[in-house]
Amino acid sequence: MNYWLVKSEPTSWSWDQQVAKGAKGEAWTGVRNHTAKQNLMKMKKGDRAFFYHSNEGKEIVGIVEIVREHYPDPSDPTGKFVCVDLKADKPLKNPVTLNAIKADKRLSEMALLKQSRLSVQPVTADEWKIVSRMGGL
DNA sequence: GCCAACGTTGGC
DNA sequence: GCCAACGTTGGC
Repeated sequence: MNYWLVKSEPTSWSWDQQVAKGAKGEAWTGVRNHTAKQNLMKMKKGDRAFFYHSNEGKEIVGIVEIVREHYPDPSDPTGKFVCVDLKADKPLKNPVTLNAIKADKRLSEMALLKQSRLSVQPVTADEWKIVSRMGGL
């Protein structure tokens, strides 16, 4: 199983909206960046991803599960980009803020810090464990 | 194919 | 609101 991190501005798509979609999940569309696309294409059904609120909050608020692997993004008229379906798995008891991640030396290599603009990022198994623990899971 | 101009993202 | 990072566009 691989681990990921997806980012969204809560004003356009929030964790609460994701939760409201329930077990069926929702398409994660709108990725228009090739690096992010590569990551979407590596996602497998059953993989988990942190759900990060950028801009407002700047914290990891929950965990989502990939329920459908990549397929053409219906919101992309050129047909070049892909999306996956994600469903909310569980919320973090304590959201993990960007500041908390920066403060932990073990997390200094996270893509979130190194490539802050990348909207779909890989997370290592170690990073996953550390952040999950910080989040109270 | 290079590179300057420009737009967008996202932290501060 | 500013600015750094970085991707994209378009002229040459």
